Amino acid sequence: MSPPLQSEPKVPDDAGHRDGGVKRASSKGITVTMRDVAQASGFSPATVSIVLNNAPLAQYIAPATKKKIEEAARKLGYRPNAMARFLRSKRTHSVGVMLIDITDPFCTPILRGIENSLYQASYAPILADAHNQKNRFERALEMLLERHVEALIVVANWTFVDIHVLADFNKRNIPVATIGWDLPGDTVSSVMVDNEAGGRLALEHLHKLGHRKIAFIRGPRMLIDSAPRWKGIQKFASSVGHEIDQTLVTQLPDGLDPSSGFDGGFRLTEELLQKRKKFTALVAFDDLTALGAIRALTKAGIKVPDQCSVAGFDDVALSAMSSPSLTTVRQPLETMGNLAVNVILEGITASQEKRDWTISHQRTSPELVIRESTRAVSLSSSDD
Amino acid sequence: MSPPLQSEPKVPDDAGHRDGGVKRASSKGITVTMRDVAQASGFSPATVSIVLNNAPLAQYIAPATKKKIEEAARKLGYRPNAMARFLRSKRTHSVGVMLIDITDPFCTPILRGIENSLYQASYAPILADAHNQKNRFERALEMLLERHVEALIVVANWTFVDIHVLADFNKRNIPVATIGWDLPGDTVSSVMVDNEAGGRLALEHLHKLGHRKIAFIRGPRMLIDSAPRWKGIQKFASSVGHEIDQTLVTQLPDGLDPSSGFDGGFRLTEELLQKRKKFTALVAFDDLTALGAIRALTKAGIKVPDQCSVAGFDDVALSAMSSPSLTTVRQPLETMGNLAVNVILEGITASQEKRDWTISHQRTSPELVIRESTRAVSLSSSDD
DNA sequence: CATCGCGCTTAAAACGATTCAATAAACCGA
DNA sequence: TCGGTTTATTGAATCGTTTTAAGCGCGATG
Repeated sequence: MSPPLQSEPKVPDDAGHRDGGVKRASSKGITVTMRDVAQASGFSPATVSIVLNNAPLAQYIAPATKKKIEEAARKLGYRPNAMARFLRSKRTHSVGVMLIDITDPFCTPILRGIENSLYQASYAPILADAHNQKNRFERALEMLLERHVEALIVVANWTFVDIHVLADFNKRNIPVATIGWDLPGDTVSSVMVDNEAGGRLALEHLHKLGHRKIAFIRGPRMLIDSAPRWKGIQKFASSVGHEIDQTLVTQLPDGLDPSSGFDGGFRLTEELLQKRKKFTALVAFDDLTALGAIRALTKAGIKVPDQCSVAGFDDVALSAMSSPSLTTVRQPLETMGNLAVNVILEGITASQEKRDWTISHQRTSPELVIRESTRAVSLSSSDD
Repeated sequence: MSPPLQSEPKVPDDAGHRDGGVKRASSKGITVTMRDVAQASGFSPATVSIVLNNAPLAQYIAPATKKKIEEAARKLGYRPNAMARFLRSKRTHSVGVMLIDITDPFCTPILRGIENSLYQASYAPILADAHNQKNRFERALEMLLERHVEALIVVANWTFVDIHVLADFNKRNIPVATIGWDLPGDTVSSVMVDNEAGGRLALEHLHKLGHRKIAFIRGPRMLIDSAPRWKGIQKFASSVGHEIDQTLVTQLPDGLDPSSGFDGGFRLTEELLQKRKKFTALVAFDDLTALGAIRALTKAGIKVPDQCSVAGFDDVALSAMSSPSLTTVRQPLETMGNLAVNVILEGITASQEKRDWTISHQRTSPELVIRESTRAVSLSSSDD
């Protein structure tokens, strides 16, 4: 069984091909397989595989052979079939990226960071969006398992999520990293900002500006970020002897919608104003909350920052573009995406070499970004 | 006894097992193959395949058999290996989603729409971000081809992109749809908003509010949206006898960065103000441009909307949250994502049945969203 | 002279599914 | 009893790779 030469693989590279509005497979010969390359170059598929992958055995292959094979591959426009390759080698070179809610502006920079790092490492991201729903989360996980992703990254910013379901991944020895979320116990790796330091930065900034009557909108109870941010605030307050006025402290309700922070910020601020509370500055849980607060203040005729300073947290894209632009505590979101990829990449190679890998908990440093929404306390209302 | 994701047959969940920071494959027997199911149920792999896929032949399979096989599959926690399946059936059930620049807030809702529709149809999105760079665009396309995506969606909002490289997809009979971009000639399907109608809506709104001295910031020349929006504006103007003051018309420079609209809007507005131009309203090319303009106006002490109304285009997420919130022409972005998926899905089934498929050009209707940044012209400055 | 090593290449067995042609059993009318 | 359907199941080929162990020709070694 050795036909002289393949009959099909003539790909006519004439470009002057006009198809007005309809497409049609030009033929089946369009798929160039490794065998074609083998035949064209006069070597066996095995050799072709070894050369093209630069496998260990390639060191024994004669340079002339390599050249011929590479040439043939190029000429035929050979493109390896990822599925076939994966089937044999068990390596899909893809990573599941699960977003709890893609709608959150928080996600976008993270996603870019993830995509970028994965791209550098020649991994492809398979995207899934849980829409904040547990069943979608689980079904998507299922899908990712079927596709044999080599790792999983969960961007779990604003969420509940019973990450118990991640157990299956551990069981299958698939590295998992979460961003913006953490689990008690060393079950999965995580990347988060140092929320406590962030909380501290926010209050420190306002305190330095001379603000003493400061209102707070704390994050929802179920959010993991809420507590440490508040803790950072409290610690700083007591360190400088600042007494937090509890009547100026409010808290966002638990809500699934990421943009609920905006509404919450708006409503809580309105309530404070209605109660005739006096404050010269407000620390919001995150940027959207801050924007909501600003909206309420503006609506009440209070100018930001002239009469009241507002600080946010996160530094999402809109913060720089709102008027006034928002002073905020920046999370290095894109970097966090990169970090998560590093973590799972390390996990993948470890798992490849049948080593154990360590669960790591990265904490990135927040950074104060001073913009227009805060300024030194005005004389008229500085002290009571 | 029915955990969310069916658990392993007999992994003892001994709780006394503390893995302080390390994971380990519990064994190799973890992969349940179809043969395992066959063996467990007492039938052949062929039958198992037929039953589990509900293939045509399944109509001949005895109900009892089906039940046994399904039971066995469930009990073993069988999960089909997507790669193996794809290798044989030639169907990857994945779609390439190429973003020219994920950073653009324009992308997010589209992405959600795409993901959602794909999810419904049991397709997985493989994500790629071109970072506005041609070489990345091409390399990513290459990657998608290797992975044998069944279709491609390109979200090409703010871009140049020589979509010539899409030719390979056509050659391989892979349906392609673009969102926010269109190519001359019927080479690829596209989904876009009706920009002309949108332009009309914007001006009509301001005109109705009594504005007559209106400034315009047109979109960059190379952007496909720019011309039709402007055309819509012009058409409406002439239809009501409104004379556009050319000295109030500016244009954004060609820039790659999606957020360059903000800077551009800011700068151009500042220039207008420096030239002491009088206008009571401003129509910006898009929302970011509008926010930039508002920033400039605010900085110059001009209140929006009291002294100057501003209208945007797109209705990206921040528009509702800025202060003042932005009156804008809404693009149904999420819907556009859905539409694109419909288009390529139709293409896929056609290609499956070896039929030709038609290249379609969907045009969605824009919608005026009236918020706080526009209001009736004030008496003081209505007429010159 | 047999044996070995060396340098280069390949045959053939996986990988885990799908699919088609083939078979076996059961039923049915003549 | 026999051919002919219909029902129910399966053997074996196949998809396009990777990988392991082996093959081959040949000069060197013992």
